Amino acid sequence: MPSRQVVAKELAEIFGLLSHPDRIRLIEELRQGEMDVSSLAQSLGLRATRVSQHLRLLRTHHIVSERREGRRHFYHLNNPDMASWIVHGLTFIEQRLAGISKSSI
Amino acid sequence: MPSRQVVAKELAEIFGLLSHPDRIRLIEELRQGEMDVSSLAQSLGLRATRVSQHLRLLRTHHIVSERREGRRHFYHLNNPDMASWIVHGLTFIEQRLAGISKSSI
DNA sequence: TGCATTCCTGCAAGTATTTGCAGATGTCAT
DNA sequence: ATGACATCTGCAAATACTTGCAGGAATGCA
Repeated sequence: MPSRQVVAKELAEIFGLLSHPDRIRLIEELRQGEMDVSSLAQSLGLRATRVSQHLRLLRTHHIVSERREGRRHFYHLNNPDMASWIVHGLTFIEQRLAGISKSSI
Repeated sequence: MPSRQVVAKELAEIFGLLSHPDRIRLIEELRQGEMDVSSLAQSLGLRATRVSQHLRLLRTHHIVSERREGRRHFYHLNNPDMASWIVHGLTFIEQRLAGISKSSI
């Protein structure tokens, strides 16, 4: 079967994971290194439950991994290059935010 | 207000647009240049209505633009760099498809 | 003008995502 | 063992996305 479709579907799933502001900010935070749930929650101004739910999603899709230390669960990115790529995407947004207001882009 | 949140939300919207296999394949097709709806439909094996609906979404979010010539509507990417960036994302998927099967990534 | 072609839009049903809450699990200190 | 803490999971309601279909607008040709 057309593997191009398979890859597109797979990539679409990844994009789906990234299509939530909380999760984008989580990944941005984790770029700086490992963090536990409540630190992430505080840093983003969200409740721990919600952060945990997002992390569960990212975990089951192998975007992040967990390490337990006592009662804390620390998370880190599996693929820092992917995070850099995401951050690179921010440049397009900045262009759009800057550009759409004055011209049409 | 925290502009980091605004940018994250904006980026999340872009990711949302990209989180559909049909739309990823449309963008891939359009990388090669301008195409009309029925050519795109044939090339992807979809009905023109569906292609048109996806293009409407991409159009309203300024990812593509339209040019009419007779009864044909031609579409092209507004920002080819963004398309390259998307294609760059494919490399992560390929790593994942290759890697998850043998190890965990 | 009448008719086929090409594409667009609105609508409705089915499906998926998001969110908070309530309860469960595992850890640590007393 | 009891209680406080950090986090997880399952559930249900609200919300959003997807899809096909029916009908509409613009174009071109006889």
